[in-house]
Amino acid sequence: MATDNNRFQAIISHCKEYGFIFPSSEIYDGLGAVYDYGQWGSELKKNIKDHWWKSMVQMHENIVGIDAAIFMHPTTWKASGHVDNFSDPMIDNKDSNKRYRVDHLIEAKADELEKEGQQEQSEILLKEMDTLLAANDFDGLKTLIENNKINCSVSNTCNWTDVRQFNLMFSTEFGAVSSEEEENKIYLRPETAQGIFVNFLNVQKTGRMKIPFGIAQIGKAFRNEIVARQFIFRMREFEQMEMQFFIRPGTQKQWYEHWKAERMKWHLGLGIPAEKYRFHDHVKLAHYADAACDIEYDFPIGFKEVEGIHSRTDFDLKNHQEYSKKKLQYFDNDIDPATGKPFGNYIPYVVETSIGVDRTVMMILSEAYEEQDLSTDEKKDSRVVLKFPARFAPIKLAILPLVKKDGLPEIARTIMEDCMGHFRCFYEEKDTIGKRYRRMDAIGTPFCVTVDHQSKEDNTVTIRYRDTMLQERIPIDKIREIVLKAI
RNA sequence: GCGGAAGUAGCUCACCUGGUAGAGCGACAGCUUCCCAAGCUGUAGGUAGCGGGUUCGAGUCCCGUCUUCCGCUCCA
Repeated sequence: MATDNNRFQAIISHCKEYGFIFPSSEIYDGLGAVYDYGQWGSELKKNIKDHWWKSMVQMHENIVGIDAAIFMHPTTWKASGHVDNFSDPMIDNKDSNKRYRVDHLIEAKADELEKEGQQEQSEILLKEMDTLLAANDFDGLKTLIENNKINCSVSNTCNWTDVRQFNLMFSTEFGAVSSEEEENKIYLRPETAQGIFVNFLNVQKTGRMKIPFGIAQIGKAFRNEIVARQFIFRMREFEQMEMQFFIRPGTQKQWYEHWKAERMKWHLGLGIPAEKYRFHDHVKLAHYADAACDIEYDFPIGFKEVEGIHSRTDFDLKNHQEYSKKKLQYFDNDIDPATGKPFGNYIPYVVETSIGVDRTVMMILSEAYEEQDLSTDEKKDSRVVLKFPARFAPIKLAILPLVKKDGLPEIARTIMEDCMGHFRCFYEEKDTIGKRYRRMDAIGTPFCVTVDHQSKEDNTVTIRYRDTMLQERIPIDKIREIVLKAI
C-alpha cells in the first residue's frame, strides 16, 4: 500500500501542477475538503458528465432529465428523513475516542436501570433527556450524563467531551433580512434525489411518462463530513449524477438487478478492466432502502465506492405525499395479467442509480495516470502520460508547427481554424517538438499533428499518437475526421 | 479527536554547530533546431506559512497558531 499511496500523492500533485484540480481558496490556506477544478479539470469533468447524460438520457427513450434548484422547501428534508436522522447531538469519550449519539447513550443507560428494577429512575432519566433535547441544552445533557455516571462501554470511564451537534446538512438563511427565526432557515440539499421526487408528478404529467420511466439529474450536493480527507473523494461540496427509476410496486427486485447490470456495463464501457471493479452489497441499509449496493473501483487507496444502486421502495414519494398532503400517485391503465384488470392507482417504487462526478473524475485520473521509463542505453528518459479515453481528454488535438518560420505556423493556423469549432484544440509553437509532445502527454491530449516542410509540398502532416508515441503521415484534410471518429 | 512528521522561488530541494537566501527543473523573451524532455543567451520570481519571544543579529533556538501529509479513530 505504501507505493500505492505514493502513486496517489503523485496524482494529486500532477493534478495541481497541470491545471486539473486546486485546493479551494488556497491563498487563504485553503478550505477543508473543498477543491476547485482548473482549466483542464473542468474540461475533463464536463466530458464525463456529457458522456453520462448521453448514455442515460439520450440513449433511453423512457428517461428524461431535469435540473432542480439546490434550495428546497425545508419540509423536504423532514420528509426525506435527513433532519431527524442526521442532526443528532454527539459526544466523544476522551479515553476511548469513541463517538456516541447522546440519545443512544442515555437510552442505553435507561434500559440498564430498567433491567435492574429501577423503573422510576429510568423514566425520570428519559424525561429529563427529552426536555433537554427539545431545548437543545447541550451543557445540560452533558451534566445529565455525568450525574448519572454513564460510562463509555469501551473505556469504562466517564471522561466526556462537550456535547456537539453533528449537522449533515449545511443551513443558510433564506431571505434578505437576517433573523433569528427558525423558519428562515433552509438547507443546501444533501442529495439531488429529492429534487426529482418533488417534481415526480410535474414530469410524469407534462412529459406523459408511462411507468416504468426514469428522471435523471446532474447537480451539486453538500454534506458536512466527519472526516474530510482523501482529495476529491470526499468533499463537502460535490456533484452527483443520478437517475430515479419509477416502477410498479413488487417489481423492485427485478429492476434493481437490471440497473446493477446496466451500470456495471457502463463502467466497463469506459475501458476500465473488470478486475478493477466489484460490487459491495449493503448489509446495514439506509432508512429508505430495501436493497442497496455500491460499485467500487480499485483506487490507489484501495477499493472505494464510486456509484450506489439503491432500491428506495416508495419511502420518499410516500413521505412527500404525507407531508405535502398532495397525492403523488400514478394511475396505471395497463392490464395486470394476473387479474385481468388495470393495475390502478399506486405510489411508484423507485430504483436509484447515483454516481459521484468527482469520484468518477478521480477514477478516470487514477486509471489514466502512468509514469513511463523510456530510457535507452544512450540516454535516460521518462514521461508522465494521462491515457484518457479520447472522449474524456480535455484537449483532443494539439497543432504544432515544427518550426515557427517558413510559413509553417500559417499552415498550422488554418488547421486550427478548421478544427476548433468541432473539438478542443491547442496551438503551440514554442520549444522543441519533443518538449511539446511531452507537455501534451502530461495533460492527456490523444493526438498531435505536426506541420513540417513537406506539408507545404503535399498537404500532409504527421499525426502522433499519445499512447504509442507512433507517428504516421496523413493528409491535412483527414485530420478532423480522424479525431472526430476517436471521440 | 489523538499521536507523529513537514511547511524556504511555480515544482523538487540545499543553506552543516544562529551572521542579513542558493541550485536544478519549470516559466518568459530570443537564438539554434526538419519529429519525442534536460543545446546556447538573457529576464522575471522568495519580507523562508503566520504571530510572538530569546539575541547585537534567526530560515536556523524557544513558544503559540494555521496548513498539509502519515498512522489510529470516525464514516451518516
